[in-house]
Amino acid sequence: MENSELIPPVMLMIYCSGSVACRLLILLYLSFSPSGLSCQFDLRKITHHTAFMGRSPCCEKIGLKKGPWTPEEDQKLLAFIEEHGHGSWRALPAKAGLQRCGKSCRLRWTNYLRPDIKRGKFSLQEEQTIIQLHALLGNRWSAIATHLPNRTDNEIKNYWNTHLKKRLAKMGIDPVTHKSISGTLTGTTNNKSAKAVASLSHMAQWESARLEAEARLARESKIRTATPTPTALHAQPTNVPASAASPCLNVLHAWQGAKIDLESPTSTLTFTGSNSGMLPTPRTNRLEVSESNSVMWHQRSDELEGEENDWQIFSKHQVLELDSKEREDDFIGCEEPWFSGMAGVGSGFTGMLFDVSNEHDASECWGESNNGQTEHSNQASDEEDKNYWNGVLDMVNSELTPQSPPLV
DNA sequence: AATTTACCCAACCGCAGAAAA
DNA sequence: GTTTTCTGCGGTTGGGTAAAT
Repeated sequence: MENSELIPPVMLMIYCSGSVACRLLILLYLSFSPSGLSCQFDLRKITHHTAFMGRSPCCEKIGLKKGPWTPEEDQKLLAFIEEHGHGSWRALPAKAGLQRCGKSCRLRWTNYLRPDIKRGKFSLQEEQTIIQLHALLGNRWSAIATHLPNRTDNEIKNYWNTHLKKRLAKMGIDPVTHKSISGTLTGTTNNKSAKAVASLSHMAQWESARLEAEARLARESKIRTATPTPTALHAQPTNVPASAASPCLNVLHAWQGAKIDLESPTSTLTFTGSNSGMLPTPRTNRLEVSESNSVMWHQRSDELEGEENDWQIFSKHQVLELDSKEREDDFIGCEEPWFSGMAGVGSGFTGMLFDVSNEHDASECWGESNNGQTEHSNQASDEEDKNYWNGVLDMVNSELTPQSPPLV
């Protein structure tokens, strides 16, 4: 039964849009009215769990249309936004003459009508990026979308759920952990892999933080930007984050064998090496991977004075040398919540970073201090890691279109 | 040709966090 | 400081369509 059939429309309107005091008065009135009980029940349905706190669901307002958009509605929305900008989504439907809730309008615009949206088949590059980013970030579709210019998070999410996830599963790879379902990768995860996973987890965290900061900056930038003119709307889409211009995630450059320098509003990650350039000392926290394969966490300490003391190495010059068991334990035992969460990042990425791209063995990269037997199993594991990613890439390549030649 | 099944994707739902009142 | 509103995000649904029987 519709709410409007039980509750006087005026009262319903006041209830839906009114303050807490109004709602209390109305409920008080209803408690003494003949049909008070059923009315109260329906009002509870309207306001659901947010009866006296938070907002009421916008789409449950009476008379608003739901479901697929018609071309006429699209045209109205498009025309209005092109002329005025979207402004307040809540107020937009009335101004644009649409019988929709603001939320529905926003979704239609961001996922479909926006002029900068790229539609159609995903390229190989895009597929690879999605897989890699998903291993790093999980189901954070908006963060992933940040690095796939002109693709919406909804589209990426759909593509993952309907294509990529199934393909990985078919290959025997858990699409959640990006590890082999049979456990071969997991089961043979050796120290090196664990260490590398740990460092990559750290990288992921910084990248994640950077993405969030970028998204925040983009939002702030949008807010500062004046309502777009019709021409400006197309020239500079309002919903494209600043980072969307970057063609590839920085951490992916690492996987692709490049020297990287992740600059983050909150942190930086620097790979030092013979080819690395001299960079100004960052004023924020940073992670450094040195030529000796040590990972060092430099934490900004405001208590310290002077340029030379600007950095406090984590835990009193604690160097997280990855071939040291104790250091590894310190690293793995990191209490930061994100760390345990990211522990599922597959060791396959180690192969991506150190085997596949750099074309040399992980043991060479991380140093080797184990006995021969362990080394043998480590090599076998490394080989599996390599096979994993080769498999992923082969899989993707096997579905290539003529327009998109394989990258590997 | 008709029916069933599987798949795809646009749209909705509910929650969380930030901002505003 | 509290309440309310707005926006963004991720999970889920259901209608349309293609493929299989």
